[in-house]
Amino acid sequence: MAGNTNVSVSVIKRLPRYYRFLGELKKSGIVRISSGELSKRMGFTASQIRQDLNCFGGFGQQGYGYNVEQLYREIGKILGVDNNIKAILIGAGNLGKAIATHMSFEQRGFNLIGIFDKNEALAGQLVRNIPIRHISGMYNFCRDNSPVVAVLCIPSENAKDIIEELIPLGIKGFWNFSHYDIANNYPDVAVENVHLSDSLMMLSYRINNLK
Amino acid sequence: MAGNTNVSVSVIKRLPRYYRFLGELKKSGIVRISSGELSKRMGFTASQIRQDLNCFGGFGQQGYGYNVEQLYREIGKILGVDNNIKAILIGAGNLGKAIATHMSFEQRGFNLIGIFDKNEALAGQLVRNIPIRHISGMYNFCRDNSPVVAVLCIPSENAKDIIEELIPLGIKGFWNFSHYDIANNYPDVAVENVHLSDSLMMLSYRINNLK
DNA sequence: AGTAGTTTGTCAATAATATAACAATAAAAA
DNA sequence: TTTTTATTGTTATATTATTGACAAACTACT
Repeated sequence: MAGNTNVSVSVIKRLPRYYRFLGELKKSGIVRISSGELSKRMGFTASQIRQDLNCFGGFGQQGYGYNVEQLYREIGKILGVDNNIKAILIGAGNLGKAIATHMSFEQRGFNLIGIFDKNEALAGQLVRNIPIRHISGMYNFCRDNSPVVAVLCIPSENAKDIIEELIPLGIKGFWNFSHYDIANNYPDVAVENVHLSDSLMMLSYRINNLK
Repeated sequence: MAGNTNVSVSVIKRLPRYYRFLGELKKSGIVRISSGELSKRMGFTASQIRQDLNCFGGFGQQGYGYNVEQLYREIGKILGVDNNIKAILIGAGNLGKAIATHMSFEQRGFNLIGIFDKNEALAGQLVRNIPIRHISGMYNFCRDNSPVVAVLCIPSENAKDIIEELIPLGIKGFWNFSHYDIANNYPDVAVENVHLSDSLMMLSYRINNLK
């Protein structure tokens, strides 16, 4: 049964992983795959895989399994990898520059069109062929170019103000690397908090608690 | 009731967030806090907060609440922020360098002692005052310095080999930024996969599905 | 000291998520 | 063509996580 309403967060979190594995299968020339075989390779149960995929449509066929190419395309469509969402990045420090350079924005449905920093000294410097602009030009830039997503690589002190400046300018999504927790009480705004420090602390916890 | 056995992953994931909020409360001079007040600030239910904290010990007091300073210290201890776990970083590209420079390893219980890359041209370059070494020196370096954690900022193609070289050298934890999924079938090894691309794709999904 | 008001720790109830089971159906083999 | 085998979609069950409820216990006030 198709229809992507009310899909739980747990399912959505697994989608990129399916996409990644299917991409690899495709690359290695595998044409069809069963939920059982996928289960072995990915470490999810076959039951879960079938149930996950069925949230979006009956992509498989009894007695055959799933067509790798088709399933890859379908999940890509669900994840919107063919979109071309305009994005800006705020904060061109070490992390900001690395994210700008390192991420394959285009392959994930995004188009990075502007980079901003409060440090005037950085202005004009090119990152991924995009000039860093002083933050004071952000307002006009957004008005003129209508980006939809902002990548935040800024100190947490500045986060709240930047967010509340950007939302009225039409930003609908934040990819947040700052330590600030973006409350999800802004209507119609999507947020992905990355919180690298949290991840590092969890690793610390796990190492301390190895059997 | 104390004892940190069988604490669920869901709880552990929230610990760094508690730690972060308590740090802010401490900074702003707040001495005590109730689960109800924390609930309002963090967006978890008071019941969940009390239950989470009780996995590790009865840190609160009826009629009073929790002492901010004490709770901060306790959670820090649980997360091991006062440890000094020796870590190496493999892959000094954009992302690797940024992670090395940007992260407060010491504040999270780690001590970054070595950086490696397969690119000979980078050898000798200083990042955070640590010289980049050629990957060929990794074996001896590990034997001599016994790092416990490896931060992987390498392409997925190289991941499996590096991991299987490092485990016999005594690496007990991986902070993995590569696209490779580290299977958790290595006994006594802790893994934190970051998967930035997955996070970006989830943002894409969410933007496409805003009401 | 006694009492009223808080707030925890914990148990019970509910909700969410994952797994197992299986009939329906298609592919492959006989 | 018929039978066997494979594998899905889907319902039922089990497990895990979250929320609600409340007695016990402490604080703070009178």
